[in-house]
Amino acid sequence: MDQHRSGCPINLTLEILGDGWSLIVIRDVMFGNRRHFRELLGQSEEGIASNILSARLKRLLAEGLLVKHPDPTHRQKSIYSLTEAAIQLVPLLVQMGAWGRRHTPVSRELSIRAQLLEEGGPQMWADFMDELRHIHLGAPAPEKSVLAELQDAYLRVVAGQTDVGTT
Amino acid sequence: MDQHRSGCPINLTLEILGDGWSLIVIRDVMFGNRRHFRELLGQSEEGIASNILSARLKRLLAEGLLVKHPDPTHRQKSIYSLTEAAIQLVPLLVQMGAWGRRHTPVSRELSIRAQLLEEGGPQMWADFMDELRHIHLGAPAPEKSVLAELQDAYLRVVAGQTDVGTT
DNA sequence: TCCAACTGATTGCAATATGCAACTTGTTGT
DNA sequence: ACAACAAGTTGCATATTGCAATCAGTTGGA
Repeated sequence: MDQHRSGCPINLTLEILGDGWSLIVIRDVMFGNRRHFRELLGQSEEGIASNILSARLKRLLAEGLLVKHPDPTHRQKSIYSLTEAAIQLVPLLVQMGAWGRRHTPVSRELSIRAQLLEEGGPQMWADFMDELRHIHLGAPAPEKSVLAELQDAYLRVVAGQTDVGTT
Repeated sequence: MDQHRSGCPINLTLEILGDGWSLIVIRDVMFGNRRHFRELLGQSEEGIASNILSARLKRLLAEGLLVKHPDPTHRQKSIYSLTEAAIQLVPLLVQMGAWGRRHTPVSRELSIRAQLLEEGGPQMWADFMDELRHIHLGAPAPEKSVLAELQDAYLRVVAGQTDVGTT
């Protein structure tokens, strides 16, 4: 049934995530905790078109990176959640952020999270993944919130306090 | 001059590498040591088309991920080399391989390298990057060759010796 | 010299994907 | 009843991909 170009793990990952938008959607669900279509559509920096977002969500559901549940507060609303497979993209996204921070013209506000995650190392990534398992898979809540830490740092930078230390 | 969608490091990385072929080309130069157009064209598992390869090489040169030098043995031949920026993609490629190995139908032969690199950890990645700096940037040769280790393991698996240990 | 094989591409064309704006169907709160 | 909102879909212009054929310069051998 499958029409894969090859059995190489890098290639197969690329066949799923190798386009301009899939990882943007996952990033927004993961770091921005955007769970509804309209949140993903309107509040992203990059401005994805609604038909593209629709197609990507459909594909990510089919690939098993997202699941969707009805929202009890609104019959037409759906809540998109990360699966374990998507949560395991955390190290990949961290490395993408780390590379981008060194080799592309990132903005300070939008790269502070990447910096903290890079500096936090594998332990912080694991803590973050546990937190995502709590948020998206219903696992028990971890003691402290990496997401809140990241958000706090982001807000501090936006507020102009640049005393975070550069790397 | 630049028309970026946003200053987010993940987005900017995606704008450079977020397509189906760029990382395949870099993978082949990096792990397969393919340095000429024809080597990249013909010997890859996935079968890239020549116009796409041509366009990708042009883009990767422009983005500063590859450089090209004339080949003394043939006036029309060029040798493509990785830049430091491309060499720093090693951790990203390792994470892609690790994710693909867990969540896609990889083949054993083509994923043994990914397994070894994942198990080798950051020290092995650093060793590998030093070796790439030797091969592509003219840095001094490291004592042992990670590339040879990976290739040996690959050949052992192809030969049918599956005593490598699974993860 | 002539010519076949090899070099890194380019061209033409059909199929697919993207980007944008408008529209649709159904839901909710007032 | 009705305006605002939810999650998409549709139409259409443009851009990108995939595939086969082709091209011009280079090289080595007969």
